[in-house]
Amino acid sequence: MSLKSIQKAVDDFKKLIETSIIEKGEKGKEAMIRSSRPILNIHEAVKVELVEAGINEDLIFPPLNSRTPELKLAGSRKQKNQDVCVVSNIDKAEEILEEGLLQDVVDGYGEKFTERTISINIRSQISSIQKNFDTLYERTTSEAINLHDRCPKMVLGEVYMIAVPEYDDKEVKNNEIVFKKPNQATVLKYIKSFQAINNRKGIEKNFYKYEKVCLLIVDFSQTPAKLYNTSDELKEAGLIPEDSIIDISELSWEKFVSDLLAVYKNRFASTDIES
DNA sequence: GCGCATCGATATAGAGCTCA
DNA sequence: TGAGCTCTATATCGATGCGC
Repeated sequence: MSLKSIQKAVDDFKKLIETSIIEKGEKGKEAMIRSSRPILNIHEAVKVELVEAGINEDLIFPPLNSRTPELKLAGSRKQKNQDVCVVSNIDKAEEILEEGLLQDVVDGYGEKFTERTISINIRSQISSIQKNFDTLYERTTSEAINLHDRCPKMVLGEVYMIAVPEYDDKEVKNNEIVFKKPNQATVLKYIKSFQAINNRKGIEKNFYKYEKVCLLIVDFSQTPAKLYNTSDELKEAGLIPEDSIIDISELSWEKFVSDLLAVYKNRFASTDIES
């Protein structure tokens, strides 16, 4: 599993963000984020990993190097476009949902097809990280619940990238790239929080968990951007305490796709999504 | 088939509150 | 008193829908 695609993706992400700040300050950064161009680099890196892991390229949506079409999958409470999906070769079957909030809504895929689709969420935060932790974490778990509640066997992934240190929003207003002092407690909180929703086992419960989570901890103040792969690296950089016993290996980029696919193969006893 | 309106997704930041 | 946390509002982007 190569780190190459993700390294380029975070470097391209950094470039887009910082160019927009230097040229147009806060407005420029906002416009860039709202264009989705930075985060789409991470989407593409995930797709590349899937292909390198043997997934049939034709089963990935949106297709490589495209941001559309996304799959609009229905859970128990809402339909939502999914960032990156791997579909199976079983047939779609249109259903008209009968219960609850989605009563009478047309689901173009049907429960069986949805259950067999791997869905990967991709999110990032590069400033005001601790301030917004709660909001984003609740959303993250809610999305898993929505899909697992309808399809308990569904294999879900989450890639969550945080900037450590984070960009200083005050300085962005002056078209300056400045980073805030990193906070060890915040880093630990993120690691623990995402470990707590990682590696869902079985199909009966823990709908709030993901079958696999990747927490990308990235230092954008370095060039090239520094991706942290181990707890020791975090300690050396002073981002977590030296005496911390935390282990981030289960949240690593290297394990993300392979573990996710392993769950799928086990759960459905199938290799139908490989090329 | 074109142009405008609408919608969902992209996160972030201000205000006010809590607690040490 | 100030750092951190909670709650909430919001603006703009690209894609899609709609009307003609």
